[in-house]
This record gives sequence, structure tokens and C-alpha cells, in this order.
Amino acid sequence: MKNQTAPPSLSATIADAIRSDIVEGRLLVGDRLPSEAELADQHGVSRATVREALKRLAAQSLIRTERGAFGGAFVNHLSYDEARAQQVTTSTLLLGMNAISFQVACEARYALERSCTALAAERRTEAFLATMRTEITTQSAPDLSDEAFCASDVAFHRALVDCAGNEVLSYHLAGSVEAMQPLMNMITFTARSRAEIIDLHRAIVAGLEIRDVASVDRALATLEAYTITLGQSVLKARATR
Amino acid sequence: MKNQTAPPSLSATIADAIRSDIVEGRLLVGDRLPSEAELADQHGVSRATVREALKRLAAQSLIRTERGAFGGAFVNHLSYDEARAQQVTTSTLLLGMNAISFQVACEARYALERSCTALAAERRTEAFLATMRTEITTQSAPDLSDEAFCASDVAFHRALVDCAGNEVLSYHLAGSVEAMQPLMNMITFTARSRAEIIDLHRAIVAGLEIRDVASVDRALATLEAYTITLGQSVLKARATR
DNA sequence: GATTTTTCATTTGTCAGACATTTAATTGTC
DNA sequence: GACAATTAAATGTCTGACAAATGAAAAATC
Repeated sequence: MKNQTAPPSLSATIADAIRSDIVEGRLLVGDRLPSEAELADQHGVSRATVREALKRLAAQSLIRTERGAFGGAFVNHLSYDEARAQQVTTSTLLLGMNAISFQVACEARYALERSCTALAAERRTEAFLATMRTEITTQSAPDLSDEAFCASDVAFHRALVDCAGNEVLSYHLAGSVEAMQPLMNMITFTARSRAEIIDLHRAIVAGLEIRDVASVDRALATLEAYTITLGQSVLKARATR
Repeated sequence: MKNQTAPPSLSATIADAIRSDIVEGRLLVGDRLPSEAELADQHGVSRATVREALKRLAAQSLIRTERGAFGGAFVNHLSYDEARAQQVTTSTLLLGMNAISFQVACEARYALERSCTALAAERRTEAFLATMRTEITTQSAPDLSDEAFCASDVAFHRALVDCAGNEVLSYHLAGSVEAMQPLMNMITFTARSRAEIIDLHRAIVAGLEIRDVASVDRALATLEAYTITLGQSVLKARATR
């Protein structure tokens, strides 16, 4: 019979040990780990096993390796970009693999996005407003593909999120917004639906400009409802086909 | 001179190729990858290199491996728990490594948490309210350690978040709440500050009970301001020491 | 003496081959 | 038909080797 809980492999165990050292601060950013040969000795395993453990950590951006003399594995400085990329991968897979209804995903995404409106209205700068207006212009091009429209839509919302002037908030929200893109790409945007969306984007920018949080929230709520409608019509069309 | 952009290793390249196959749907959940020997042949590399690539994917919970005949690497079903664990690790490291001010992290966390209040008030059930009350009782024990108080605090907020009845939202919010725990653990909670926090927790439960979103939001805002005050006093005490 | 080149030790990246272990299917036995 | 032994396929691990990168030290050159 198969073990229900297979014992973790040596490489997984070693990876976990080093991971704790990093997460709990016993290894600091920039610190160099012992060489693979030394780690192999310390843990009483072969170099191949140590390497597999290190690759696991590298996959999480916890360490980076450099070749050559005085090279080795170093505790990596996790940048916002790396962290965001990881979060987007994880979130995208989670949405794609769990038969989550479009409505639930959308509800979560807009609920989260609304959490930045108050700060964004308070701190909005001309630069971010200009970015949003540029994206609105892009979205208005009549010969734009659905994918390009979606991409610009994501860029617009990213600008809205960044406008709140809080990097940590941006990181979390970027993950939730970008992970929705594959789901959004299912939707075919007609000229009419694009016009509606663009109108709501304009309303968001206008609201930010006069720092009217309530109107921004209203526009986002309308956008949420409209997006869910679009998503449901896609599903209905698929069901009858 | 050192290459500014070192070329990616073979194992990283192979891992990326398989990752795209999974993320873009060419490999579906439950699919079995070719055996390590076959993959080695296909990519023209050794088995060791393939194994390093597979360990990278395993570290991201993209695949799982089974030993024995008809075993191998299978595309993993990413569960909410696995996804959350990964997000917490990434977010915790991001907060710990980037010299983020307590205030910015706190602002983001409470802004995000407020995004669940409307849904939570609408959908709150007795079960979740009971969990929150239990945690409040735990927090009221006079001989509780600071760590245990923090852990119960996280459990309380997790219940609040789950109360919104949207799994996707829970996933995102759990990440932002749990990642704050190491920062919160820096704070020494006096009897007086615990009493204040518990009062606000009671106000949150009371607000949910009568579905009064505004009062829950107010309590969370007060909690945010108070937490920031506590954090700043810790930093001040450290500076003068 | 200063500069350039060469050598060298260290370390990661990769390979080949081997053996151990796990597991399900097959075969043999009663 | 039930149970035990065998077998094949696959991952997990080890060993030893070589290639390639890289910085430091040593040697050669001016």
C-alpha cells in the first residue's frame, strides 16, 4: 500500500532547514551559505542532494548563486518585482485550477481594489492620472485586439493601485489584479462593452482628480457588476453551444 | 569581469519550459510528466539536471512526485492551503527584507482588511461570530504571552476575513494579515493596550452582528491607528536605548 | 615601480553510471 | 479464489569526474 504521507526527501528536509534559517533571520540578506561541498559534509549527504535543496530555495528567490572563486549561494534580497512575479504565478494557478466561479474571483478582485481608493484619492499625483488617461486613450483605439485591451485594462488598474502611494499595498493588489487577466481574456469585448468600460475608467480618473472617494467607489462597483455580467454572458454562450 | 546577466542554467531553462506548459494549460492538473530519464533524453541533458529542474517546480507546488512503478511527477492541484503558505512566505520575506516602515505595512494591511467588511457583515454566520468571541476570550487571559496574544489576534482577523464567504478574498487577505505577524511580535502588549485591542475586537463582532458596516470600519480604523501608535512607541524606545 | 599577463585555487554547472528504495502489476502457489 | 513471491518501472541518493567561471595571487613585461 502507498504511504499516505510519504517521508520528506533529504533534499526537501535540507531545503526546509535552510529556509527557516533565512525566514527566521539566522541568515541575513547577502550572507553567503557554505559551499555545496561543505553543506554536503555538514548534512552527511552527497553534493547532488544539496544541489537539489538549493534549487528549491532558488525557485522561491530565497537564494541566488554565483559561479567561480568566492562565488556560492547568497541569501537573496527579495525585490518587489520578484515577489510580485511569484505571487502572480501562484494566484493565477490557484484561480485556474480550482474551478472558481468568475463571479467569486471578480468579487474578490474588486473588493480588494476598493481598498486603495481612499489613499489614492488623497495622494493622487498628476503623473499617475496621466498614465491612466494614456491607457484610456489606448483602450479607445477601434482596432485594438481583445488581448491588448485587457493588457491596457490591467495597466490602468495598476496605475490606480500604485496611485495609493503604498508599495506594500501595490504588491498585494497587483497580484490580485494580474491573476485575473487569464479569466478576463475569455471575454470578447464588443465595441459597446468597451465604451461602457472606458466611460467608467473616465469616471474613476475624474473622481480621483477632485478627490471624491465615493464616486470612485461607485465607478468601481459599477465596473464590477458590469464585468460579472459580461463574464456570465460568456458562460451562457458556451453552455448553449 | 563578471557577466552582468549570467545566462540561465540548463535546469532553470527546463524548469521554465515545463512551468509555461503548466501555467498556460498545455499540462493539466493530474497529468503525468515523462519520467526523469525520458525528460533527460528529450532535452538532451543528464538526469541530474532534469531532477534539479523538477525540484524547482516542486518548490512552487507546481508538481508532486510519487515513487515506485507508475510513479513520477504529476501536475499538482494547488490547494488554497499550499497557495496561502507560499504567499505568506513571500510576503513575510518582502516585509522583512525591505526596510519597510511599520506604518506603511500597517496601512496596507488594514486597508486590505477593510475590503472584506461589507461582505462579512452581509454574510456573517453564527459559527464565525462564535470563533471570534472565542479568540476574544483567549486574548483576555491575563497570563497570556505576547506571542500567544499575537497568534490569537491573527486567528481573530482570519475569522473576520473568512466571514466574508469568498475563498479567493480569504486567500489574499490571509497572506497580508499573516505576513504582519513577525512585525507585530516586536510589540510588547501591556495590560492596558490589550484591553484597548480587545474592546475594538468586541466592537467589530458587535458591528457584524447587527450588520452595521460603518461601525466595523470605524473599529478597524481605530485599531489601525492604535497599532501604529504602539509600533512607533516601540521604535522610539529602541532609538533612545 | 607600475602594469599587464598568466597561473591557480575555488566554486558552481553538468554529466555518466551505479545502487537503494518504493510501488504496482504480474506470476506462482496453495 | 486468496495469498505470497517476483519483477519492472520509477524516484531518491551516492560517487567521481570534468567543464566553466571568477577573483586573487604570482609572474612577466614595460
